[in-house]
Amino acid sequence: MSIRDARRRMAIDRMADHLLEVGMAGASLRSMAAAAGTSDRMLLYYFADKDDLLAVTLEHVAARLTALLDDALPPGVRLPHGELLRAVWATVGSPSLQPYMRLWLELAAGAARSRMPDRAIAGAIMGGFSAWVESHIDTGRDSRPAGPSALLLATVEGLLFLDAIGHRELADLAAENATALASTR
Amino acid sequence: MSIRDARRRMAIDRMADHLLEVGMAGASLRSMAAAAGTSDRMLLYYFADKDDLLAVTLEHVAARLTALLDDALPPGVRLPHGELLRAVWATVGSPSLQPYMRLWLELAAGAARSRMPDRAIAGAIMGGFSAWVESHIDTGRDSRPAGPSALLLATVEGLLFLDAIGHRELADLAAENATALASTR
DNA sequence: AATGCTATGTAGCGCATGCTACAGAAGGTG
DNA sequence: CACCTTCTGTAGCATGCGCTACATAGCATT
Repeated sequence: MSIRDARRRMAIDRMADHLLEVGMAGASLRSMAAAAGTSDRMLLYYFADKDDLLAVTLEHVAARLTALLDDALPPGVRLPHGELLRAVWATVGSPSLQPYMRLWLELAAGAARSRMPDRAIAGAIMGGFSAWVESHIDTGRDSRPAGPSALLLATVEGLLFLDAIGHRELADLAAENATALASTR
Repeated sequence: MSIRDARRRMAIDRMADHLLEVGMAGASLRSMAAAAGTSDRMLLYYFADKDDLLAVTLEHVAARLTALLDDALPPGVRLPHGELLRAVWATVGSPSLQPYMRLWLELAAGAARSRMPDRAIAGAIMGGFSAWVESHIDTGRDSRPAGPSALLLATVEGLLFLDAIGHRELADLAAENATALASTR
C-alpha cells in the first residue's frame, strides 16, 4: 500500500511538471516516464492505461492551479465585476501561469472534439472556475451572480486566448476597456 | 501548368473539408489523401511537405471563413459595440460554423506552443479578424476603435471558448450580459 | 528453506506516421 | 519512331507510439 503509492504520487507530481512543459501533444508514455524517473513499463503498472494516467495527472495540475488562484484571492473575498476582472487577469495572465493556460487551451481544443479524457477533465475544471468566480464576485443588490460571472468568465478566457496566440497587447488593451466599461455602469 | 494546378486546387478544396471535420490532430497525409481522392505520394508531389500542405489548406479554410463573415455582415456596415457583438456572436456561434471554430481553437493551442505552421497561420487569421472588427465597429464620436474592438475580439473568443467546451448556456448568458452592459454605457 | 506475492527490467509486437527510392506509364517533341 | 520530361503506382524505410509477454529480483510469510 505504501511504497507503490508513494512512488505513484511522486510520479504524478513530476509528470505534472512535464505535462505543463510539453503539453498533451508532447506527452508520450516514454517521455512522461523519463520525466518521472521511471520506465513506461512502470507507468502502466501504476496506472491502468495512458488515459487513466493523463486524467490523474491533469487532476493534479488542476489542484495546483486552484491553490494558486486561492493564493492570489483567498476564499471569502468578494469584488465587484471590474475589480475582480482586473485581479483575475493579473493572476492568470501572469507569465508564471502561462504553462497552465497553454495546457488549458489545449485541453479545451481536445474537449471541443469530445476527445477523452480531455472532455471530462475540462468540464470539471470549468465547473471549478465557474464556482470560484461566483464565490468571489460582488453583484451588489443584484442577487443573481450567474450573468455577470458568466460574462467575466468569457472575458477572461478571451483575454487568455488573445495572449496565447501572441497578442498580449490586444489582451491588455481589452482588459483595460473591460474594467472601464464595468465601472461606468 | 494547368492539369497539375487544377488537381492541386481540387485537392486543397477537399482537404479543407476533411481538415474541418477531423481537425489538425486527425489530419494525416494518408487520410488527407483519401479525402482528396488521391494518394499520399501525390500530395507530396503537389506540396513540398506536410507543413506546406497544411499551410495552404488552412489558408483556404481561412478564406472560406472570411467569405462567410462578409456574407453575414457585408463590408461597409458599421454597428455600435453591443449590436456588433450580438451580430458577430450570432454568426460565429452558429452550429454551422462550429467546425471552423473548433479548428480555430486547435490552431490557437498549437500557436501557443509555437508549433509551425500553426503560429504563422493563426497570426494571419487573427490579423484578419482584428481588421474585420475594426472596419465594422462604430465608435461614435470616439475616433479610436482599437480599444473597443480589442474588447469585442476578446469577448467573442471567450464566448467561443465556453461554447467549445460544452457550455453553450454560459456563452449565451455571457453574450446577453455583454450586450446589455455595452448598451448602458 | 520453500512458497508466493510484489515490483521491475528486457524485449518486442503491431500499428500509424512522414517521407523516399525506384520503376514504369503517359504524352508531347525532335 | 526515339527520346525526354512529366506524372503516378508500389513498396518500403525509419521512427515513435501504446501496450504486452516473459522472466526475474526482492521480500514476506509459512
